Amino acid sequence: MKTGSFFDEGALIGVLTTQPLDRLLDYKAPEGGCLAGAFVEVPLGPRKVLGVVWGPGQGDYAIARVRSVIRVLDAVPMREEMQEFLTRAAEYTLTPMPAMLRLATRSPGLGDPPSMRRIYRLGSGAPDRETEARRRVIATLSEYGGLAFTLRELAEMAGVSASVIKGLVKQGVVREEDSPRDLPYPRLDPTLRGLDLAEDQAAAAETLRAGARAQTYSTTLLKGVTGSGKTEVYLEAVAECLTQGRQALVLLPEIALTSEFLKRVEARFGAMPAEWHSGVTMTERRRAWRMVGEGGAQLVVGARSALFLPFRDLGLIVVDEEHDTSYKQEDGVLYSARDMTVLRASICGAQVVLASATPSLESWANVEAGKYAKLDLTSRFGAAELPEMRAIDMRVEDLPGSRWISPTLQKAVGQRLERKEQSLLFLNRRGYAPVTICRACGHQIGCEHCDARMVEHRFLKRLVCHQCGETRPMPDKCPNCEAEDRLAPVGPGVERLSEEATALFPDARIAVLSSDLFGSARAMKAQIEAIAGGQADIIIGTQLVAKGHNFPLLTLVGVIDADLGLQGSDLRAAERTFQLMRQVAGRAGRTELRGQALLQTYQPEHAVIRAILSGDEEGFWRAEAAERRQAGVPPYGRLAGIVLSSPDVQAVFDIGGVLARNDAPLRRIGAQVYGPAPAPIARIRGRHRVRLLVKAAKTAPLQAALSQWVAQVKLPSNLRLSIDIDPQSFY
DNA sequence: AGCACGCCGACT
DNA sequence: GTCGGCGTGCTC
Repeated sequence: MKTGSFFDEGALIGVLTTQPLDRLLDYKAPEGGCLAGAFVEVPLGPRKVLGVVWGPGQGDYAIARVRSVIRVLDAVPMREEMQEFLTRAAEYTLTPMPAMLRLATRSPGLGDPPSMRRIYRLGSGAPDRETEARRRVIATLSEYGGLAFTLRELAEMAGVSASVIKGLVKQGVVREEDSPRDLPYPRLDPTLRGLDLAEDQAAAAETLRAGARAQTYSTTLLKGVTGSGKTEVYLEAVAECLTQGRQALVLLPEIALTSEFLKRVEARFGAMPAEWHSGVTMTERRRAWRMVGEGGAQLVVGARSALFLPFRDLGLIVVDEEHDTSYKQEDGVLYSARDMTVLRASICGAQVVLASATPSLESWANVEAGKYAKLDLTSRFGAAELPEMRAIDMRVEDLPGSRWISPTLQKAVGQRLERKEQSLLFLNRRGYAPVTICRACGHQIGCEHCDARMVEHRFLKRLVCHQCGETRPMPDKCPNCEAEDRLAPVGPGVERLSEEATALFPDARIAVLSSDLFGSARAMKAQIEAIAGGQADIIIGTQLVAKGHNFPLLTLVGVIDADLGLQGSDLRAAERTFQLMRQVAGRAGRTELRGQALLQTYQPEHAVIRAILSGDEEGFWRAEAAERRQAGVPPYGRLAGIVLSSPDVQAVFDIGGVLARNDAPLRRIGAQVYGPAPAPIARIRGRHRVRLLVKAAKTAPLQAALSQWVAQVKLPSNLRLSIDIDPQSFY
């Protein structure tokens, strides 16, 4: 492996810091010199900041004013390929380099000296006086052979106080040692036998294994319906990658899915991999970051930010549920983890596996264009079949305005209850009711800081703004006209749906799965496991349930409002609805029990609904692709969203107007600008928001043109401009 | 990002 | 006369 060049003490070096400065700063290499890529602490004004030695200094700063690096941090220097990855990701997403570096240095205690802890093991000799407590300590240590423990662990195991152990240390009977806190992860054994694979699975697995052996970049779309054994197949690619001595990374869209996945890894490889997401403790994150860099972690399972871990030799990246929208980071640095995965892999010569039952149109188009390979898994694992899918035409159902479970759906749920099978009612709306209206004056309760309506959460007895998180107690009179007892909920949320289900099925056990109802990832996991184990008859859930959880007793899925995702100006609305409905429908009947999916809709003739029902996926994708190609939008054209935000309404519209008029840099590349228009949510946290949309041909040098374009205007200090390349949501 | 510098309004 | 508002600029 290529190592960075060395800079002797006093040599001029260029350092990239995590401070938002748009260029490298010159420093002198410290005593003892340093390597290119070294993580360093440098003086900046009165402060000490984190940086990386990026290369030789520029020499454009008065040499007398150049200061010295304070110290080199105890971490493996950043590899050249990571520098290249960050640089190219920054160019693509128009993100300043310091922000990119912050993503790559998200390790607690990065600058700390090697962290040690005291451990205790058996020494030699016998104690001066043999007491019962002392005997237990010695017995415990002997029992575990040469193993060592922390003071706390040992005291607990032997059932004695810490002072007993300290007493034995004084006599040399127990030895006290320092050992590094961050230990390598247990070795994974890729030679253990995996599950038996069906014929098409085995063939797909062998193709992926060959890809891993090649040790070069490639991307494969692994497509298979829910339950077709995608995980088993890509675990074979992981096995081959580990056999080659390289590291692997599996990205999952949802933290709640990791524990189930970890169990499968343990079953396949005999040990647990490293874990990386927001729910992991600081200590464990530090260990993971360091071990990934030192090679003490072979496999990492994590969220999108794991892509910025300092892998030593990354050979495989799996993006599971690649179509999932949570792979697009929507605040701070705006990047698509799926696209950045492909970039990173192409730089370090790694294989990419994009797994999904319902691939994104982007990936589908890349397969068509010959950029990605494609593997199809058709047979369902075990005896299960795809569910029977049917629409419920809500125009002919007899249903009062304040109820959402149609008689047809009610009957189907009733049958499942009799057969002791589970039903899932899917509604992608959190809370009790999305709108609260005053029946006296017509006022709708909105958030004070955002142009969004407050959502009633009856469970919390509060109104919540889903934009900024602001909450307030449920008022008993209208804040506008002061009329009492005239506030009424309008529209359904999962909480309200659960109320209706309770009224219809008083004897059923009903569980609500909504991300806001859990205090922790642990609580959510426990609830999901309880449901999978049969401790609920009716599950009422939001988006959360579409993300790959396995409920073996589930045989009916009722989609309360299949039209929700069809409206709106979002160009991906149809695609999202299609994916979501397929995923939800795929929950039903994953095991021997044949499942049924019922979609409540007011537009049974809609092309998307028909495509879902007919199961004609190819047809849907072709129609959707034709429309996008015609409109020149992704994946056949490129978009960039520009959002201006400021507390000053006038300022955002003024600057937006100036940008729209001075579009010469965009016209030069044949791009068009639309707007400025109020962003779909025109005010968030007291900041007014205006949006411009830029549309360009697929091959146009969009980033360069955008940089020139926005550089024309001088922005007031309280106005923020953010550029979102390939926006997913249009907020 | 911080932090100093500096240029204008209201105060012991 | 000064205390302090936060706009502007600098940090190797």
